[in-house]
Amino acid sequence: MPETEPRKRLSSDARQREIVAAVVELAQLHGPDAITTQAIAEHIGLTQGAIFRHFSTKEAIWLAVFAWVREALGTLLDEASAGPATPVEQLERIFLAHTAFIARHPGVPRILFHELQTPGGSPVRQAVRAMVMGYRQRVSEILARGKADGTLCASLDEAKAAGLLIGAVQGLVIQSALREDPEVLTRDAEAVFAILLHGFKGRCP
Amino acid sequence: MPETEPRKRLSSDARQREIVAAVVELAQLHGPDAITTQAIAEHIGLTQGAIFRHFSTKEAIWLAVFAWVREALGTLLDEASAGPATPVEQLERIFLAHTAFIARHPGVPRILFHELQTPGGSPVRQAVRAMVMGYRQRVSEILARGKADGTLCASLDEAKAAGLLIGAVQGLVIQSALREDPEVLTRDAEAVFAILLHGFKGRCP
DNA sequence: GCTATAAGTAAGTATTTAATTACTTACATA
DNA sequence: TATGTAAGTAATTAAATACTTACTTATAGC
Repeated sequence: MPETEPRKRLSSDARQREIVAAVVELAQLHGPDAITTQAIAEHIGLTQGAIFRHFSTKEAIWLAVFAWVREALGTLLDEASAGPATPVEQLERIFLAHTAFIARHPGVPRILFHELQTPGGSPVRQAVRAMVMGYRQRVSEILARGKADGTLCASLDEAKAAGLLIGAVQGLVIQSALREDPEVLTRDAEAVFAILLHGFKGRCP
Repeated sequence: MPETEPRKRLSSDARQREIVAAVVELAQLHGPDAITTQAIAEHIGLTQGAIFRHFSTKEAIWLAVFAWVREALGTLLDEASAGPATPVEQLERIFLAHTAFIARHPGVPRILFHELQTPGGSPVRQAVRAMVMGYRQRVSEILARGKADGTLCASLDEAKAAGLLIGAVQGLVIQSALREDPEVLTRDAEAVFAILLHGFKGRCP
């Protein structure tokens, strides 16, 4: 039994990261509402009460989880839009990096969307809202640069196109959920982006 | 107080429909996990125990809800694909009808996606899975007819394109959730479809 | 090595949830 | 008009949940 190992004590900082990671991992096997403090504790081999040594409330856990997602998506966007690449190249790299990230963490879109569904102004929802809107904004700006340099259609509505790109990711998420196969995301991402990109380029006067 | 009205007795059949409608209505104000039997009962003016006169279990309620959604989406597809319309016209009508339906029932994609997230083979999940896959299949067939008559690109992958179309709807759902405005769906649907359609047509040899 | 701090435990609490129970009563129909 | 069926009620139950508390003890810093 590997459970006989004496529980190691970690600093609260390290434990917090472990808890966040546990939530992300649990989210890919069980739905978000099944992520109880009890389940988290079991997953990392602690008692349920220990969780509250590191987060004063469960809402604080969710906030930490979404802060982690925000940071991960942020660096993802930074890396993809770095260097002397054309807007279209940047878009493709963002799309592929985004889908690859989700393929590695299938629980992320679940908890994200789950929180986005709940109406009202809870702090958690505000955080998710800000994150998604920030993402869309950055994609919009790249699209605008693509319009400026003539690669993309001048009459393209950046906001709607950015929303469509996010929707395309969600479409892949749905497909991979239907087939219970996370690899769908990485396998189909390129082809889907090609269809999408052609739509962005088209219908110029 | 309108609550003084003496509770009318309804046939179990009528009550079941009322319960399903209550769930759909509740889903657009509160998240799916807030739809308790207590909340349902309060919404239609019954006691909580009365719910179980008409559904033996809560899972049975969800199954009935998704049966209702499946039927609604089915007739929607039937109407949109009826008559002597071209495949592209059918696609547009389906897309617009689908988004209009969601704008009228904003809770539907929430509970749908919510259930799709939960892995495992629960009967509810099976039902949702079958519904979405059936929808995608029908869209795929229309896309295939569009390829056959030369309107759409011959090298278009129907399955991926159908998934992208579903994703486009989800993109609009996300946008409307972000702005807390169901009208986004009907307002932006046409423009988004135009971008999408051009992507379907493009890149022919 | 000693000790104070804080990580971890075990056993609680209050609340919420789906489901059940014993009882009541509206209503169709024979 | 009498009666059986089934819709509805009010109270209750068992399980689960987030959170608390009194305690134990590992461990970092002196």
